[in-house]
Amino acid sequence: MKLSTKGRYGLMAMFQLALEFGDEPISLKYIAEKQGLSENYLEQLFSNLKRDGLIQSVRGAQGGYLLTREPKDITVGQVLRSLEGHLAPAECVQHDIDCSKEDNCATKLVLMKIKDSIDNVIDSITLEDMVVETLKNNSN
Amino acid sequence: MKLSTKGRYGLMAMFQLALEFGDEPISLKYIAEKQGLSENYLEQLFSNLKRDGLIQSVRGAQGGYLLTREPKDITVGQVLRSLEGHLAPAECVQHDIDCSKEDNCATKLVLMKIKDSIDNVIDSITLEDMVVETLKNNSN
DNA sequence: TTATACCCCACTAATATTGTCAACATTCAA
DNA sequence: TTGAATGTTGACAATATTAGTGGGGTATAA
Ligand code: FES
Ligand code: FES
Repeated sequence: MKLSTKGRYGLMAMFQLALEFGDEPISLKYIAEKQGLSENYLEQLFSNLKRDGLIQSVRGAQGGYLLTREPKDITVGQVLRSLEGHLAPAECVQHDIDCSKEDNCATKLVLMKIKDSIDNVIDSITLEDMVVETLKNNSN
Repeated sequence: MKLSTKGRYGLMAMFQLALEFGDEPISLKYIAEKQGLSENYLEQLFSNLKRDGLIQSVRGAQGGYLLTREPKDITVGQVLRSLEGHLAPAECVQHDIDCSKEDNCATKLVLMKIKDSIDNVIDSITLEDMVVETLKNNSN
């Protein structure tokens, strides 16, 4: 029941983009150093995020990545789903597969409640929320 | 972000024990057939559940397993934690490790909210709830 | 005494995770 | 114009985890 590094690293990187949100593209190298992550690995994650329209890229020297919209308009859920796929605790919840032989699986009902609860949390937090809360904590 | 088969199968098996809760021990073989699971695999899961005092065993012929208390006094959370360990989306949330170099990791705040939300759901559902809900659905 | 169960441990095949690496395309700035 | 900086893509590999299988025990009811 762990979130993989894809989700965690990707979210950390997106947080950095939100923190320095503006007109200047930010290079992968900078983000990787700032957050202590592998640049090559982040590349893969950013390709997903770009495919899903959360970031845009600027090629060439002084290039880098930018959020496609304001941090307040990007949710943690959008980021995590782009990186991890749907955040369901089992296949049967995500699609409509039956993983058990049971016609009416009791476990599935529980899993669906877990999924709903996770969705509810991640869809209600935006990148801006993360930035605000972090700045608040750091100023203490 | 998937629950492993340990958690799913184990919960299905515990549900079966709850469904047939009484004085008679229920054999692994019966549960395995009923739910379409591997008997040998279930053995491993049951050893965890027993270690954590959720079930007791009766050896010998006509033996099997029994819940140690009523279904209403066993939560899904207790079952899943026995099988999967703590249900945290990352190490740093479970213990007090820092997985990032950041002093004040923004992602960690999000992960903690996810964990709290999951805990909240699984600790509020008992095996009895699962039984009641399933019987209700099946009677339709 | 024998069939039926739980008990325990070792082992493995398949899959997913977590990256690394190399070759290439595009753009900016000197 | 040229080279350095940067994104793009796809292949590859080490490691860890998952999802079991199998076998040799022990206890007990019939
Ligand atoms: S149908 Fe997926 S756990 Fe039951
Ligand atoms: S400290 Fe664990 S994700 Fe940041």
